[in-house]
Amino acid sequence: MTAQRRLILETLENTSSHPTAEELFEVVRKFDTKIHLSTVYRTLRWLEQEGLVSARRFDEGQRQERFDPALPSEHDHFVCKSCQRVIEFNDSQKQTIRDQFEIETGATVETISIELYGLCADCQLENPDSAVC
Amino acid sequence: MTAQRRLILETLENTSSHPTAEELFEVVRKFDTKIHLSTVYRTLRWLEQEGLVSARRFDEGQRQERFDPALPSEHDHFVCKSCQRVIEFNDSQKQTIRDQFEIETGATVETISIELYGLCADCQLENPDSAVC
DNA sequence: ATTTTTGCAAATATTTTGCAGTGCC
DNA sequence: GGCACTGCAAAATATTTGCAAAAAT
Repeated sequence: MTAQRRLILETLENTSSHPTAEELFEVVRKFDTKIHLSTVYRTLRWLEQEGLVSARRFDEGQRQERFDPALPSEHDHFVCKSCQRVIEFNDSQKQTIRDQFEIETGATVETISIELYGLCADCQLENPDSAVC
Repeated sequence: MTAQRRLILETLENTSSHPTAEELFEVVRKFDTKIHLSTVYRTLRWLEQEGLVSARRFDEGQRQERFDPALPSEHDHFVCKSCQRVIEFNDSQKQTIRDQFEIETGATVETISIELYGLCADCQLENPDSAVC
Protein backbone atom coordinates (compact mmCIF):
# COMPACT_ATOMS: atom_id res chain seq x y z
CA MET A 1 0.00 0.00 0.00
CA THR A 2 1.75 3.10 -1.27
CA ALA A 3 1.10 6.72 -0.41
CA GLN A 4 -0.95 7.24 -3.56
CA ARG A 5 -3.09 4.23 -2.91
CA ARG A 6 -3.66 5.28 0.65
CA LEU A 7 -4.58 8.76 -0.51
CA ILE A 8 -7.12 7.39 -2.96
CA LEU A 9 -8.70 5.05 -0.45
CA GLU A 10 -8.84 7.64 2.31
CA THR A 11 -10.30 10.25 0.03
CA LEU A 12 -12.95 7.84 -1.08
CA GLU A 13 -13.73 6.92 2.48
CA ASN A 14 -14.15 10.57 3.39
CA THR A 15 -16.44 11.27 0.46
CA SER A 16 -20.08 10.49 0.90
CA SER A 17 -21.07 11.15 -2.67
CA HIS A 18 -20.06 7.86 -4.28
CA PRO A 19 -17.82 9.65 -6.75
CA THR A 20 -16.86 8.52 -10.21
CA ALA A 21 -13.21 7.75 -10.87
CA GLU A 22 -12.85 11.12 -12.49
CA GLU A 23 -14.44 13.04 -9.63
CA LEU A 24 -12.16 11.24 -7.22
CA PHE A 25 -9.21 12.06 -9.44
CA GLU A 26 -10.07 15.75 -9.31
CA VAL A 27 -10.00 15.64 -5.53
CA VAL A 28 -6.81 13.63 -5.02
CA ARG A 29 -4.83 15.62 -7.56
CA LYS A 30 -5.13 18.59 -5.23
CA PHE A 31 -2.92 16.68 -2.81
CA ASP A 32 -0.73 14.92 -5.34
CA THR A 33 -0.42 17.01 -8.47
CA LYS A 34 1.48 14.28 -10.28
CA ILE A 35 -1.13 11.57 -9.94
CA HIS A 36 -2.64 10.20 -13.13
CA LEU A 37 -6.24 9.25 -13.86
CA SER A 38 -5.19 5.77 -14.86
CA THR A 39 -3.60 5.29 -11.47
CA VAL A 40 -6.89 6.16 -9.88
CA TYR A 41 -8.66 3.61 -12.05
CA ARG A 42 -6.00 0.99 -11.41
CA THR A 43 -6.09 1.56 -7.69
CA LEU A 44 -9.86 1.46 -7.54
CA ARG A 45 -9.93 -1.86 -9.40
CA TRP A 46 -7.29 -3.20 -7.09
CA LEU A 47 -9.19 -2.06 -4.01
CA GLU A 48 -12.28 -3.63 -5.49
CA GLN A 49 -10.52 -6.96 -5.82
CA GLU A 50 -9.23 -6.68 -2.29
CA GLY A 51 -12.81 -6.22 -1.20
CA LEU A 52 -12.23 -2.74 0.18
CA VAL A 53 -14.44 -0.79 -2.19
CA SER A 54 -17.21 -1.62 -4.61
CA ALA A 55 -18.21 -0.25 -7.97
CA ARG A 56 -21.81 0.63 -8.70
CA ARG A 57 -23.83 1.72 -11.65
CA PHE A 58 -27.02 3.54 -10.97
CA ASP A 59 -29.68 4.08 -13.61
CA GLU A 60 -29.36 7.79 -14.03
CA GLY A 61 -28.25 8.29 -17.58
CA GLN A 62 -24.69 8.44 -16.29
CA ARG A 63 -22.27 6.22 -18.07
CA GLN A 64 -19.53 6.44 -15.48
CA GLU A 65 -19.20 3.97 -12.67
CA ARG A 66 -19.43 5.22 -9.13
CA PHE A 67 -17.27 3.95 -6.32
CA ASP A 68 -18.41 3.15 -2.85
CA PRO A 69 -16.10 2.59 0.14
CA ALA A 70 -18.19 -0.34 1.29
CA LEU A 71 -19.15 -3.83 0.31
CA PRO A 72 -21.85 -4.35 -2.31
CA SER A 73 -24.68 -5.32 -0.02
CA GLU A 74 -23.84 -3.35 3.04
CA HIS A 75 -26.46 -0.74 2.44
CA ASP A 76 -29.09 0.47 0.03
CA HIS A 77 -29.15 3.64 -2.02
CA PHE A 78 -31.45 6.44 -2.89
CA VAL A 79 -30.42 8.58 -5.85
CA CYS A 80 -31.89 12.04 -6.21
CA LYS A 81 -32.87 12.66 -9.80
CA SER A 82 -32.38 16.37 -9.42
CA CYS A 83 -29.15 16.89 -7.48
CA GLN A 84 -27.72 13.42 -8.10
CA ARG A 85 -27.00 13.02 -4.42
CA VAL A 86 -26.79 9.49 -3.11
CA ILE A 87 -28.35 8.75 0.26
CA GLU A 88 -27.54 5.49 1.96
CA PHE A 89 -30.06 3.63 4.04
CA ASN A 90 -30.68 0.19 5.36
CA ASP A 91 -33.78 -1.63 4.45
CA SER A 92 -35.03 -4.14 6.94
CA GLN A 93 -36.88 -6.45 4.56
CA LYS A 94 -33.90 -7.76 2.66
CA GLN A 95 -33.95 -11.11 4.39
CA THR A 96 -37.61 -11.55 3.58
CA ILE A 97 -37.10 -10.65 -0.06
CA ARG A 98 -34.25 -13.11 -0.34
CA ASP A 99 -36.11 -15.95 1.36
CA GLN A 100 -39.18 -15.45 -0.74
CA PHE A 101 -37.28 -15.49 -3.99
CA GLU A 102 -35.14 -18.48 -3.06
CA ILE A 103 -38.17 -20.54 -2.08
CA GLU A 104 -40.05 -19.59 -5.22
CA THR A 105 -37.28 -20.26 -7.71
CA GLY A 106 -34.70 -22.53 -6.14
CA ALA A 107 -31.95 -20.00 -6.78
CA THR A 108 -29.30 -18.98 -4.26
CA VAL A 109 -29.16 -15.26 -3.64
CA GLU A 110 -25.78 -13.84 -2.77
CA THR A 111 -26.36 -10.12 -2.99
CA ILE A 112 -29.38 -7.87 -2.78
CA SER A 113 -29.37 -4.32 -3.92
CA ILE A 114 -32.24 -1.92 -3.48
CA GLU A 115 -32.16 1.39 -5.29
CA LEU A 116 -34.67 4.16 -4.97
CA TYR A 117 -34.92 7.11 -7.34
CA GLY A 118 -36.78 10.31 -6.71
CA LEU A 119 -36.43 13.77 -5.24
CA CYS A 120 -34.63 14.29 -1.96
CA ALA A 121 -36.15 16.51 0.70
CA ASP A 122 -34.04 19.52 -0.29
CA CYS A 123 -34.81 19.31 -3.99
CA GLN A 124 -38.49 18.96 -3.31
CA LEU A 125 -38.50 22.38 -1.71
CA GLU A 126 -36.73 23.83 -4.72
CA ASN A 127 -39.13 22.21 -7.19
CA PRO A 128 -42.54 23.02 -5.81
CA ASP A 129 -44.13 22.00 -9.13
CA SER A 130 -43.63 18.39 -8.24
CA ALA A 131 -45.37 18.66 -4.90
CA VAL A 132 -47.46 15.71 -3.81
CA CYS A 133 -50.34 17.29 -1.89
CA MET B 1 -43.18 4.00 -36.52
CA THR B 2 -41.33 2.48 -39.43
CA ALA B 3 -40.82 -1.19 -40.26
CA GLN B 4 -37.33 -1.17 -38.75
CA ARG B 5 -38.51 0.39 -35.56
CA ARG B 6 -41.34 -2.05 -35.29
CA LEU B 7 -38.94 -4.93 -35.90
CA ILE B 8 -36.64 -3.72 -33.14
CA LEU B 9 -39.44 -3.22 -30.65
CA GLU B 10 -41.12 -6.53 -31.44
CA THR B 11 -37.87 -8.44 -31.25
CA LEU B 12 -37.12 -6.88 -27.90
CA GLU B 13 -40.59 -7.72 -26.65
CA ASN B 14 -40.15 -11.34 -27.69
CA THR B 15 -36.78 -11.65 -26.01
CA SER B 16 -36.76 -12.43 -22.35
CA SER B 17 -33.04 -11.99 -21.87
CA HIS B 18 -32.83 -8.21 -21.54
CA PRO B 19 -30.39 -8.01 -24.42
CA THR B 20 -27.74 -5.40 -25.01
CA ALA B 21 -28.07 -3.20 -28.08
CA GLU B 22 -25.54 -5.36 -29.83
CA GLU B 23 -27.24 -8.63 -29.02
CA LEU B 24 -30.50 -7.20 -30.26
CA PHE B 25 -28.73 -6.02 -33.40
CA GLU B 26 -27.47 -9.55 -34.09
CA VAL B 27 -31.02 -10.84 -33.94
CA VAL B 28 -32.76 -8.19 -36.02
CA ARG B 29 -30.13 -8.23 -38.75
CA LYS B 30 -31.25 -11.77 -39.56
CA PHE B 31 -34.54 -10.26 -40.70
CA ASP B 32 -33.20 -7.02 -42.11
CA THR B 33 -29.68 -7.53 -43.38
CA LYS B 34 -29.23 -3.83 -44.09
CA ILE B 35 -29.96 -2.56 -40.62
CA HIS B 36 -27.18 -0.73 -38.83
CA LEU B 37 -26.13 -0.90 -35.20
CA SER B 38 -26.54 2.84 -34.82
CA THR B 39 -30.14 2.53 -35.94
CA VAL B 40 -30.71 0.01 -33.18
CA TYR B 41 -29.21 2.40 -30.65
CA ARG B 42 -31.16 5.33 -32.00
CA THR B 43 -34.39 3.42 -31.98
CA LEU B 44 -33.85 2.12 -28.47
CA ARG B 45 -33.21 5.63 -27.19
CA TRP B 46 -36.30 6.82 -28.96
CA LEU B 47 -38.40 4.01 -27.52
CA GLU B 48 -36.95 4.82 -24.14
CA GLN B 49 -38.07 8.43 -24.43
CA GLU B 50 -41.49 7.31 -25.55
CA GLY B 51 -41.66 5.23 -22.40
CA LEU B 52 -41.93 1.95 -24.28
CA VAL B 53 -38.67 0.38 -23.13
CA SER B 54 -36.18 1.03 -20.39
CA ALA B 55 -32.43 0.78 -20.20
CA ARG B 56 -30.84 -0.96 -17.27
CA ARG B 57 -27.37 -1.45 -15.95
CA PHE B 58 -26.80 -4.40 -13.72
CA ASP B 59 -23.68 -4.79 -11.61
CA GLU B 60 -22.09 -7.69 -13.38
CA GLY B 61 -18.85 -6.38 -14.73
CA GLN B 62 -20.66 -5.76 -18.01
CA ARG B 63 -20.21 -2.36 -19.45
CA GLN B 64 -23.03 -2.56 -21.95
CA GLU B 65 -26.50 -1.41 -21.17
CA ARG B 66 -29.33 -3.90 -21.29
CA PHE B 67 -32.75 -3.10 -22.63
CA ASP B 68 -36.02 -4.15 -21.12
CA PRO B 69 -39.39 -4.00 -22.89
CA ALA B 70 -41.04 -2.68 -19.77
CA LEU B 71 -41.10 0.34 -17.56
CA PRO B 72 -38.38 0.80 -14.96
CA SER B 73 -40.31 -0.22 -11.92
CA GLU B 74 -42.65 -2.79 -13.36
CA HIS B 75 -40.71 -5.71 -12.02
CA ASP B 76 -37.60 -6.70 -10.15
CA HIS B 77 -34.63 -8.64 -11.43
CA PHE B 78 -32.45 -11.51 -10.43
CA VAL B 79 -29.18 -11.83 -12.35
CA CYS B 80 -27.40 -15.19 -12.34
CA LYS B 81 -23.69 -14.67 -11.84
CA SER B 82 -22.88 -17.82 -13.73
CA CYS B 83 -25.09 -17.92 -16.82
CA GLN B 84 -25.97 -14.20 -16.81
CA ARG B 85 -29.64 -15.04 -17.17
CA VAL B 86 -32.08 -12.42 -15.93
CA ILE B 87 -35.15 -13.63 -14.06
CA GLU B 88 -37.97 -11.20 -13.46
CA PHE B 89 -40.03 -11.28 -10.33
CA ASN B 90 -42.32 -9.08 -8.38
CA ASP B 91 -41.53 -8.24 -4.85
CA SER B 92 -44.46 -7.46 -2.61
CA GLN B 93 -42.69 -5.21 -0.11
CA LYS B 94 -41.94 -2.34 -2.42
CA GLN B 95 -44.67 -0.16 -1.01
CA THR B 96 -43.38 -0.75 2.51
CA ILE B 97 -39.82 0.09 1.52
CA ARG B 98 -40.94 3.28 -0.15
CA ASP B 99 -43.13 4.41 2.73
CA GLN B 100 -40.46 3.75 5.29
CA PHE B 101 -37.83 5.69 3.38
CA GLU B 102 -40.12 8.63 2.61
CA ILE B 103 -41.15 8.98 6.24
CA GLU B 104 -37.57 8.75 7.48
CA THR B 105 -36.04 11.24 5.07
CA GLY B 106 -38.77 13.43 3.62
CA ALA B 107 -37.84 12.48 0.09
CA THR B 108 -40.29 11.52 -2.63
CA VAL B 109 -39.61 8.15 -4.17
CA GLU B 110 -40.55 7.73 -7.79
CA THR B 111 -38.96 4.44 -8.71
CA ILE B 112 -37.81 1.40 -6.78
CA SER B 113 -35.55 -1.20 -8.22
CA ILE B 114 -34.60 -4.38 -6.48
CA GLU B 115 -31.82 -6.50 -7.91
CA LEU B 116 -30.70 -9.87 -6.67
CA TYR B 117 -27.47 -11.56 -7.69
CA GLY B 118 -26.61 -15.19 -7.20
CA LEU B 119 -26.86 -18.59 -8.82
CA CYS B 120 -30.05 -19.68 -10.53
CA ALA B 121 -31.46 -23.13 -9.87
CA ASP B 122 -29.92 -24.61 -13.02
CA CYS B 123 -26.44 -23.25 -12.41
CA GLN B 124 -26.50 -24.49 -8.85
CA LEU B 125 -26.84 -28.05 -10.08
CA GLU B 126 -23.89 -27.52 -12.41
CA ASN B 127 -21.73 -26.01 -9.68
CA PRO B 128 -22.08 -28.43 -6.80
CA ASP B 129 -19.11 -26.82 -5.05
CA SER B 130 -21.30 -23.93 -4.05
CA ALA B 131 -23.96 -26.09 -2.46
CA VAL B 132 -25.61 -24.71 0.63
CA CYS B 133 -26.35 -27.82 2.68
C1' DA C 1 -41.74 18.62 -51.96
C1' DT C 2 -40.99 18.35 -47.41
C1' DT C 3 -40.02 15.82 -43.43
C1' DT C 4 -38.34 11.83 -41.18
C1' DT C 5 -35.40 8.00 -40.93
C1' DT C 6 -31.29 5.48 -42.02
C1' DG C 7 -26.38 3.94 -43.26
C1' DC C 8 -21.99 5.03 -42.72
C1' DA C 9 -17.99 6.93 -40.90
C1' DA C 10 -16.14 9.59 -37.67
C1' DA C 11 -16.43 11.56 -33.03
C1' DT C 12 -16.96 11.06 -28.11
C1' DA C 13 -16.78 8.99 -23.63
C1' DT C 14 -15.15 5.66 -20.43
C1' DT C 15 -11.95 2.37 -18.94
C1' DT C 16 -7.91 -0.64 -19.69
C1' DT C 17 -3.29 -1.86 -21.12
C1' DG C 18 1.73 -1.90 -22.68
C1' DC C 19 5.79 -0.11 -21.75
C1' DA C 20 9.43 2.47 -20.10
C1' DG C 21 10.97 4.98 -16.18
C1' DT C 22 11.05 5.76 -11.22
C1' DG C 23 11.76 4.69 -6.66
C1' DC C 24 11.92 1.47 -2.80
C1' DC C 25 14.08 -2.66 -0.14
C1' DG D 1 19.67 -5.36 -8.81
C1' DG D 2 15.11 -6.82 -8.47
C1' DC D 3 10.45 -5.79 -7.90
C1' DA D 4 6.27 -3.42 -7.49
C1' DC D 5 4.14 1.06 -8.76
C1' DT D 6 3.25 4.91 -11.81
C1' DG D 7 2.89 8.25 -15.87
C1' DC D 8 1.92 8.52 -20.35
C1' DA D 9 0.18 7.38 -24.65
C1' DA D 10 -2.27 4.33 -27.13
C1' DA D 11 -5.81 0.63 -27.33
C1' DA D 12 -10.23 -1.19 -26.35
C1' DT D 13 -15.02 -0.73 -25.58
C1' DA D 14 -19.56 1.43 -25.78
C1' DT D 15 -22.40 4.88 -27.51
C1' DT D 16 -23.58 9.13 -30.08
C1' DT D 17 -23.54 12.33 -33.89
C1' DG D 18 -23.12 14.78 -38.56
C1' DC D 19 -24.28 14.33 -42.94
C1' DA D 20 -25.86 12.85 -47.28
C1' DA D 21 -28.84 9.46 -49.33
C1' DA D 22 -33.14 6.97 -49.04
C1' DA D 23 -37.75 6.40 -47.66
C1' DA D 24 -42.06 7.95 -46.12
C1' DT D 25 -45.86 11.22 -46.02
